[in-house]
Amino acid sequence: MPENILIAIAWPYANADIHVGNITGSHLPGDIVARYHRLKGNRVLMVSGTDSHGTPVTLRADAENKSVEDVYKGFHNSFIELFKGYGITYDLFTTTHTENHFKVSQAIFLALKENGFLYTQKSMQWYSPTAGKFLPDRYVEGTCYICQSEGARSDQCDHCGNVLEPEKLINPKAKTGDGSLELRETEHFYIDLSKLEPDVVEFLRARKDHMRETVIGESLGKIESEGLKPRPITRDLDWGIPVPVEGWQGKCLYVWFEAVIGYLSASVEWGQVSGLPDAWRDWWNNPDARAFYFIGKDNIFFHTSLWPAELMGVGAQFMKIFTGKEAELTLPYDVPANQFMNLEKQKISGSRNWAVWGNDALTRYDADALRYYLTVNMPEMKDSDWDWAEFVARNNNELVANWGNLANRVLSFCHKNWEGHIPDVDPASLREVDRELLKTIEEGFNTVGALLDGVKLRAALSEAMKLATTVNQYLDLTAPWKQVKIDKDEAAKTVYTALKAIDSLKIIFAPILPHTSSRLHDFFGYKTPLFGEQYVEDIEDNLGSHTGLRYKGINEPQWKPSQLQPGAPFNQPEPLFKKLDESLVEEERTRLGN
RNA sequence: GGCAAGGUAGCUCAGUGGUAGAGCAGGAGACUCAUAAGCUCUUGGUCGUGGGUUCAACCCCCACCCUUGCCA
Repeated sequence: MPENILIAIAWPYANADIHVGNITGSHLPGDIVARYHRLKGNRVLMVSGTDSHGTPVTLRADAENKSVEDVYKGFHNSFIELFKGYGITYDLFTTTHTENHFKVSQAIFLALKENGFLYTQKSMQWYSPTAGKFLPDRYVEGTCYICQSEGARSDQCDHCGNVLEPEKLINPKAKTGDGSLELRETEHFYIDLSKLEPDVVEFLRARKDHMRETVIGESLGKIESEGLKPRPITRDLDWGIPVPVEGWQGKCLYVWFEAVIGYLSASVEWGQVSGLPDAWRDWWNNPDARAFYFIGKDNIFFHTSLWPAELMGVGAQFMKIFTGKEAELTLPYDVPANQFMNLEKQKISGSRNWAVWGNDALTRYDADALRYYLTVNMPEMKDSDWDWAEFVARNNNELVANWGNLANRVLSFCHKNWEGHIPDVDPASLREVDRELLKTIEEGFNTVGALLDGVKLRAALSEAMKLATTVNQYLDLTAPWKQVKIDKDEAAKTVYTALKAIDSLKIIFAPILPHTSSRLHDFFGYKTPLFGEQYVEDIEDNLGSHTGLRYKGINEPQWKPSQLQPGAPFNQPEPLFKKLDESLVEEERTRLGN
C-alpha cells in the first residue's frame, strides 16, 4: 500500500541567492527523502516556492530602481536554475505572489477569525511622513534607552543584547534615510497562540520520539518553560496579501504568517496545473499522510509551533470556506530541521561574499560531487563546516576512490573480458561467498531505507559507503583478475556477483547521487529511467504570470535488488566521478571574501 | 538577559550508566582489475572546566566557560 508523503521545503526569500548552507540545510535533504520515497513507490508531493513579499523586497526594489515584481522574479528564476542544476526535484516550485496563494492564505486567516483565534489591538509604531508609511522595527534605529549606545535597532540592541520596546527608542531614524519619524497609532490582527498552546503541546508530545532533540528542545522545551504568546499577523505594508476584512485596506498579512501557508497553497496549485484539482487532498485531508518539513534551525518555531497552531486553529473551517466541504488539515509528521553550515570556520555571509554560491559552484563542479559533500557534511546534529580542502579530500578519497572506482573497476574489467556482456552465469551455480555478498547488499535496502525514512541522511550515506567497501573487500578476496587466467567460469561468477551488487548499490545511492546513479543505470542498458524529468512551466493568473518548476515522475517502484540479466549486453563504462586537483583549494579560498 | 542545542582522536562526526567508536589524514605490508584507486594491519583521545550522586559517568545532578539559534 503506497504511502502519501508530503515533502515541504522552506521557502527561500527573494532577497538573496542560495548558497551551499541553504542547499544542505533544506533543499537537498528534502530532495533525498523525496527521491527515496518515489523509488519505494510511495506517492510524493514535494513543494516549495519563492517567498516574495515583505519589506526587504520592496526596499531592494527602491534601491535598485526596479519594480518589486522584477526583484522577486529575478531571484525566483535563479532559484529555479539552481534546483535544475542540483536535481532538486520539486513537483512544484512556485511563489507566494500567486492568486491561488492569496486565496488560500486569506481563507486560512478567515477560518482562524471565525474560530475565534484572532483579535485586534492598537499600538504605536514609527511612521515616516516623507515615505508616507510605517516602518518595520528592524528598519528604525536610534539610541538604546537601556545602555545608551548608538545604532540600536528599535526592537533590539546589538550592543547590550536587550530586546527593546520600539516606542521607547531615543532619537529614532529610518535606516533607509526617510527623514524624521513620528509615533502613530496603528491597529493589527493578532493570533492568540496562548489559546492554542495546549493543542500545540499535545501535538509536539505525540511526535517527541521521532523528532530531533534539537527540534523538540527548541519548541516543546521552550513552550513548557515560556509558554506561547500572541503574535501580530498583519503589517502596514502594500507589497503582500491584503487583509481580507472590510476597512483594512493598506495592510497585509505578515510574511511569517503567510509564507508557511505556502506549503498548502503550493499543493493546491500543483493540483490545478496538473489537471488534478482535488489531488492535493490526498495529502492534506489524509491523517495517514506523512508530512516532512525541511528547514533550517532559525525556522523551527514557525514550523513546530506556529504552523501547527494555524492548522489546528482553522480546524475544518478552512476546507469549508475554500471548498465548501468540511475537513481537517494534515499536521506535520516531522520537522527535521538542520543546523547551519559554516564556511572555512566562519559564518556564511552574503554581504561579505563569504559564501559558496549554489549556481556558481555548479559551473566548476558536478552536481553529485557537491551533493555528496553536502550530505556527508550535513549539519543534522550540530553546525558543520564547508572546508575546501575537505571537499577535495572527501571527493577524491571517498567518492572517487571507494564507490566510483568500485563501479569503474568492475564494469571495465567485465567489459574487457566478456566483450561487453554480463557474464552468462546460472544464478543457481553461485558459491557461498557470492550469496553472502548479495545477501549483505540486499539487506542494505532495509537498513539504508530505514535511515532515509527516518531522515538520518549522513548515517544512510555512511551505511551505503560501507556496503561499497564490502564489495571491494569481496573483490580482494575473490581476485577475479587472477581467477580469469585460471578458470574463467569461476571468474564469471565473481564478476556477475559484483555487477549485481553494484547494480543494487546504484539504487541505494540514487536518492543522494541521482545523476551518477542514472549514468550507471544507462551503462547497464536499462530502458526505464530511475527518475523522471524536471521542466519549467509558465503559469498565468489574475496577478500576472509566474514560472513554476515541475517534475514528471516515473511510476514504477525501483527500490529493490538488482534485476540484471545474465548474458545481457551493456555499454562501455566511463568513470562516474572526477578526481579533483589539490590546487583548487587555494584557488577557491582566494575567491572568498572578495 | 531568558530559553534551547552543541563542546568526544590531527580533521569531520557517531555514541551509551559498566573496561572509549567510525570515516578521512598519518605509519607499515601484501596485491595489481581500476581514476596510483582497492585490501590488510597500525599510531592516536585525562570524552569543555570544576564539583557532586553512584560499586561504576563521556553518559545523571549543580556551577562555570566557549560556540550557535530563538526570543514568537
